Amino acid sequence: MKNTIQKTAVMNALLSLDHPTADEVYECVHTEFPSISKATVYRILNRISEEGEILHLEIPGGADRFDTTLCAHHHLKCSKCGKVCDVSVPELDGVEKRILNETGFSIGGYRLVFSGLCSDCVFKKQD
Amino acid sequence: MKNTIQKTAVMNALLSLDHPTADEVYECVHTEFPSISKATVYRILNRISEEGEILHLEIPGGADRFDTTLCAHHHLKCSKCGKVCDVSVPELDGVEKRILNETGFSIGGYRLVFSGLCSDCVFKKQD
DNA sequence: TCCTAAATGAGAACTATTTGCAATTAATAT
DNA sequence: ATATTAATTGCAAATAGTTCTCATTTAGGA
Repeated sequence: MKNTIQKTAVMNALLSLDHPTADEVYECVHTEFPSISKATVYRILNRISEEGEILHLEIPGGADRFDTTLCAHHHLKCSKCGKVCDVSVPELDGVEKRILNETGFSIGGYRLVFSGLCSDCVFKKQD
Repeated sequence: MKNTIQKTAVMNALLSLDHPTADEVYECVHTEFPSISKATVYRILNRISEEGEILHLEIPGGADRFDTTLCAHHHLKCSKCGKVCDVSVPELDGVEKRILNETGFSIGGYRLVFSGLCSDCVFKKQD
């Protein structure tokens, strides 16, 4: 993979943002590097997530997000403020094996997203 | 909610299909009821899933699907043939409480999708 | 320095879904 | 049975997110 200015800029943006969408990455990079194309941002995000440098999260009801934390974890999405946080779920350790035995389905990975209210929004829970 | 011909047709299609996408429902209804509009299919699916009559599943990397099975369960998606199956994951019972205690995040629901190869595709695993 | 495959920019294309609006219709009140 | 009215529909256009096409540029090796 070639080491372009664009790729470096995207990497830096990823490190400065928290679970950004592709568009948020684009906006961030775009302020310092106005000539970058949105297609390039998408291409770089796809390339580096395929290579395992970042995680590509598909959050229900919204744009995909990207995560620089690589160790196994899952996500909490606040349905009020939209914030996404990491959470680990050790309860699921070994669930792949159990399901393989019971159903014959060979699991490569899984995606778990909790939705609800974050601790900030629980308090001010007006509608 | 009014009881229209279109709603009945969508309901019947849902019962005859397995985890269909909105488009699959549309195709199915459309053969017997050519004048139905795709917007109507989407509207009916949204309405009845909001009322809890069916589940609205957001499967990573593809169109949303709808499920007439209402009891708590999760999904296996075969990344080769695209088939979606139900699976129950009792390991997660009570996880909401644990996360509330540890993080203050009040969980309303969660979505768990496993991806991998179904038992059929595991055998014929050419690339 | 030259070469070539990889990467880029711009915008069109695409997929899935939602929306605006005028016309239709089911359910209710008369 | 009929009028009323709010819900529903069909259509087409709009939107959101993402991918693709293709001509041009560029990084990194020979």
